[in-house]
Amino acid sequence: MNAPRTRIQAENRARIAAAALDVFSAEGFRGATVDAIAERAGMSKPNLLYYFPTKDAIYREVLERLLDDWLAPLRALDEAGDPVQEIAAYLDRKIEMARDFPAESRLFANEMLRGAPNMIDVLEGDLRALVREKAKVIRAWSAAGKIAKVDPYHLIFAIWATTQHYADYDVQVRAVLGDDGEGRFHDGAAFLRRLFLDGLRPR
Amino acid sequence: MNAPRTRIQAENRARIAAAALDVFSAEGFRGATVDAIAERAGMSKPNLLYYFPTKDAIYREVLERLLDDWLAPLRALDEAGDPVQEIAAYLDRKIEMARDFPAESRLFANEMLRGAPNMIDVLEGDLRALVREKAKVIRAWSAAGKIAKVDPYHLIFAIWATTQHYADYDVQVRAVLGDDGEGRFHDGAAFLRRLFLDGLRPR
DNA sequence: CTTTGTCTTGACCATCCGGTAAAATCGACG
DNA sequence: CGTCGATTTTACCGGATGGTCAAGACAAAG
Repeated sequence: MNAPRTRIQAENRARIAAAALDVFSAEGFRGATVDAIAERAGMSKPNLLYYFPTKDAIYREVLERLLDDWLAPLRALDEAGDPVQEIAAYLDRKIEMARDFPAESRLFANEMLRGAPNMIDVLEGDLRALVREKAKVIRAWSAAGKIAKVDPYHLIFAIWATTQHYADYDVQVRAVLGDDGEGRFHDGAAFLRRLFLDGLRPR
Repeated sequence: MNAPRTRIQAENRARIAAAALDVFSAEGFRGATVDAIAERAGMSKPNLLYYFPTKDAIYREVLERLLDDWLAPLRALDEAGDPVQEIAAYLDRKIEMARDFPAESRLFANEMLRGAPNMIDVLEGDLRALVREKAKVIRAWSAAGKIAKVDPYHLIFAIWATTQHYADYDVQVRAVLGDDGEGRFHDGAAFLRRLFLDGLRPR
C-alpha cells in the first residue's frame, strides 16, 4: 500500500492526507478521531482504514509530506545573494507560508508541544544539519561585515518564531487586532522587515 | 465547591491544578486523561472528581489561574521608564517565564492552536484592552523619537513569539543546538536584546 | 468517646473510539 | 458480457475513558 498502484488509491490517499492535516492541526493527535478524518475526506471509517492501517500511520504520512515544504524556505537562503535581501526574502516566504498554509504550521506546532515524538530523529538529523549549514552562511556574512555579528542559531529561531506566530496564534492576533481581512500578514511582514534589519533604537 | 472552605480542600484543589497543568500542557486537552491527572496529583480518580465536577472544569480552572501571571509582564511595561530599557526588561521577563514556567506557555499555546475555545472572550476583552493601552504607550515613545516608528501591535506580537518560542519549541531548540544545559535561554535573551534594539543591518 | 460532616475508595456504567471481519459492490480488462 | 481483483459498506468487538454511586475512613467539635 505504500506505493499507490491505482488511480483511486492515489486520489484517496491524497484526500485522506488533506483531511487528516485539517483535523490533526485543529484538534491535536489525540483530539482527532478517525471518524472525523473519514467524514472530512468524504468516506466511511473502514474505507479509510483500507488505505491506512492505523491512525498513527495517517499521522506519520501527513508529517512526512509536510517536512520538505517546511524546510524549503530555509534551504533557499542563498550565500551568494545580498545578505540583507536574503533575510528579508526569507521572512517574506515564511510569512506567506503562515498565511497560505496555517494548518501545516499548527500541525508542526502541535507535534513540538508534545515533545516531537514522531519527529525527534529528523530534528536531530536533517534539520540540525541544515541549520548548521545555514548558520555558517550567516556567520560568513557577519564576518564580512555585511550584517551585524549576531548568533546565527538564535537568529533563525527568531525568524521561525515571529513568522509562524501569525499561523499558530492566529486567534489571538485576530482577537487583538480585530478582524482586518488579511491585512495582518502584510503589516506583520513590513514590521518584521523593519525589526530584523534596523531594530528599534533610533539611528 | 468554588470557594474552598477547608484546609484540605484548598490543598487538594491546588495539587490538582498543578498536576493538571503538567498533564494538559504535555498532552493537550483530549490527550490528558482524568486518571493521569489524578495519579500525578497523588489521588484516585473519584477523589479528584470530588473536587472538580468534570474534566472541563479542571481545565478552565487551570486556564484562569494562568491568566494573571501571563499578562503580568506586559502590564509592567512602564510608560515613565526609559523606552529602550523597558523593552529590554520586558524581553528578559518573558524569557525568564519561558525558562521557569514552560508548562504554562505550552498550555496557552495548545489553547491557541485549537482556536481558544475557552479563552476567546478574554482575548477579545481584557487582553485586547491591555494591548491597546500598551500600544498607545509604545506609540508615544515613537512619537517622542525615543524609539523607531514601528507598528506597536506587531512589536508586541514579535516579543511574545520570540520569547515563548523557547518554551513551546523547546524540543526543536534543543535538537538544533544540542544539549546546552540552560545556556540557550541566556544566549537567546542576549540575541533578542540585540535584535530588537539594533537589528541586523550594520551601522 | 461520640457524633457529624468531610473526605476517600472500590466497583461499576455508558459512551466513545480505534480497529476487524466478511459480505457486497464496483470497475478494468479480456 | 463476464471475471476477478480492487473498493466500499454493514455490523461488530474490546479497551479506554469520563463520570456515578454507595459505603467506608477520617477529622474536628463537643
